[in-house]
Amino acid sequence: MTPAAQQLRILLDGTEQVLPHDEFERKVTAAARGERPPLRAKFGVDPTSADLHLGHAVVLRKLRAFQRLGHTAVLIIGGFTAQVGDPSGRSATRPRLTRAEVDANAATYLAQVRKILLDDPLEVTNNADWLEPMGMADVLRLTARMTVAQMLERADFAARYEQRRPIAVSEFLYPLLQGEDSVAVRSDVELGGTDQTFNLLVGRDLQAAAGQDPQCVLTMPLLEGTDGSAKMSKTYGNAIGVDDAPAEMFGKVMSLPDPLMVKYFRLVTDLPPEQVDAIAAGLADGSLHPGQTKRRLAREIVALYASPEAATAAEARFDTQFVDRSVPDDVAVFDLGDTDPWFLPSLLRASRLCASGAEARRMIAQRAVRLDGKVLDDEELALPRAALRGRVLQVGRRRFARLG
RNA sequence: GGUGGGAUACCCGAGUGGCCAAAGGGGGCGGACUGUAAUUCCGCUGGCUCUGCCUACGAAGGUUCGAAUCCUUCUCCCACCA
Repeated sequence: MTPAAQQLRILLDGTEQVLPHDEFERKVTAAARGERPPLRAKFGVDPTSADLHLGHAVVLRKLRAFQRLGHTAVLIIGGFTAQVGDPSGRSATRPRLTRAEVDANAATYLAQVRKILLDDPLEVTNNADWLEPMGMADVLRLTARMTVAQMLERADFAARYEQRRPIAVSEFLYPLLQGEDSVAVRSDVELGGTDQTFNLLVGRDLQAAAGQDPQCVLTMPLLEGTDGSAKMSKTYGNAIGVDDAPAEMFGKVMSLPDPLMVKYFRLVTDLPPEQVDAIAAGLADGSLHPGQTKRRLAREIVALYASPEAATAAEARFDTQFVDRSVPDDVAVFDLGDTDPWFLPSLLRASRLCASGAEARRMIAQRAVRLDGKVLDDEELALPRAALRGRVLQVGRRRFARLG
């Protein structure tokens, strides 16, 4: 096994907090020396939406680091907890999902997780397996372990209580359920984002109460989304999905605010820490061009989740579409059918370049509609089919249809 | 159990009889600019067979020439006191 010092360097890199630090070092050292079995590193995800994004990837990649060193990744799909709703970082009660929605999400989730985690050593479990059968007596035993005052110390609850916003009692249950998961899988360390700190620590208490050696807690920084401020989340619409099409992924990375570049290099690419430091320095002293550097970031990320070839292609496509402002070559074809002539707003709607005729009219008025690059700004325009066939209709810079 | 507050467009939120498809902000979209799907600036932001019509202010009914605004009933939500 890899020596303890080297393991610690790898495992601690990029982390926000490790609690308790010395305890973690002891566990890793003992495992490295073969004095105890490899660590069981737990990570739980609630399948609240079907797609994994780069924010999840930050923690999953750390989990993979554990795997690479021979430790076991214990991935918990929150089939039950997703129905409760994690209050972490929330200013409002989360909408609860039905069992069916959760199951559907969980399936696609796992497929995406495999893009990041190694197949072995890996355990995947669903917390519905042990949480669902719990009876009222179990629930009472669990809830007795924590006081209301402790719950209200959490920043998110405190803020909501202060502002007289609703807090559902079930939300109090969430951290306890997550902690119960730790007991169920006998984890040695649990990973999560910094907003998970409270929940992660609850696991320690519950494990101790159950007579287990309590887990250590390792948190990773939260990754901001494409808007540059809010934590990446699908509900905020600022997420870069692990399964996004390469061109989409490339473009989203390019739209990141410049100051976020270094953080992304550090947390979501495979570049070694020294290289990231060099990039940070280069950007700071002006020796590295921000535009070129962001391109590199986008290439690295696309290469990681799609392939290096896809990254090259995505960059080329980006250049034709946004730098040269010309038409990409993989535009979907819209069948003109029998209609002749086509009324421009109808055509825009039928080809789904615009959501409604009214939107089409607005786009036309704003000079956003082009046919083979030539602006069409007449709302009443009727176009004979012969004049349309084979040409490319475009709305704004990102929506295209080849007319056939 | 009691008291009070509330439900408005994608979200937050103003509006208390006609000037309301409804202020303002956010988000989104578009245009200019740019290394960029960054920043900044400007504009747009219910739908349709579009100088008009339809739908919309929790639901249903009512008053009125006219209702997001008034009345009745209902549904749902929240806070506070106990």
